[in-house]
Amino acid sequence: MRLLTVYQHFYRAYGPQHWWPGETPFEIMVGAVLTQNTAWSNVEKAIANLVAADALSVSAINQLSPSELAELIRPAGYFNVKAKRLQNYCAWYQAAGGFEVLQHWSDHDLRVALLAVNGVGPETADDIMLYAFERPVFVIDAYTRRIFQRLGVFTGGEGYETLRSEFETRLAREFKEDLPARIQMFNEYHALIVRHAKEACRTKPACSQCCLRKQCPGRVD
DNA sequence: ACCCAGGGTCATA
DNA sequence: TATGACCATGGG
Repeated sequence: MRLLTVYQHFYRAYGPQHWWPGETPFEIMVGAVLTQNTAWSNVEKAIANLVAADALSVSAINQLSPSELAELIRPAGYFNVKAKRLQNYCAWYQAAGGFEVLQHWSDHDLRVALLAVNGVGPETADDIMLYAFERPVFVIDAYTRRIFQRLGVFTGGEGYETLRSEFETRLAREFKEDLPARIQMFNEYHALIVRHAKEACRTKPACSQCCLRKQCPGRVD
């Protein structure tokens, strides 16, 4: 099955998702950390708190005490852990020279550096790569595994890097447009997977035929 | 009351 | 390499 076919079904069913719901690259980075294993609605509250406290900046996050920052991001859950992770990230980000410098790094070097930050794992790193730095990286999440396992494309036992490599390689081959268009497609595809999962694949694991049933919006024939 | 959400780290075997 | 414990809020 062509991976691009699934994308086309989702796009026709749901339309553009306009991700990432953040105004600036830095806000996207903060959101990527805060949304770890957390509903986005809770992340929105935490970001609103940061904005209200005039603390949605690298310098503010670095200067707040861990407990002060934790209190602001409390609605996002895991607030002590995430306060530390945000400060780890911002310390690295500032030391590296911020967006102006990092935007010139190679895809590989940037990804390796992101993964070296304590608190930034593969999915968070790839959210930042794709949505903040607009690099051609395909984000793998639990929804992606579930949906494509149900479709019989993958077994579910593949590692993160294996899946990412498969999506990137196969989509680059199936999609005939240029790199900027492919990046935009990766952007939309991941957002559509999340949309589809929340909308149509909520019953689990009973929905073993999800995306194959007629009533599924992301049905693939 | 229970389940899970746009994960990651660390200790242990 | 591969599990398991742990982190914690808020909505269904």
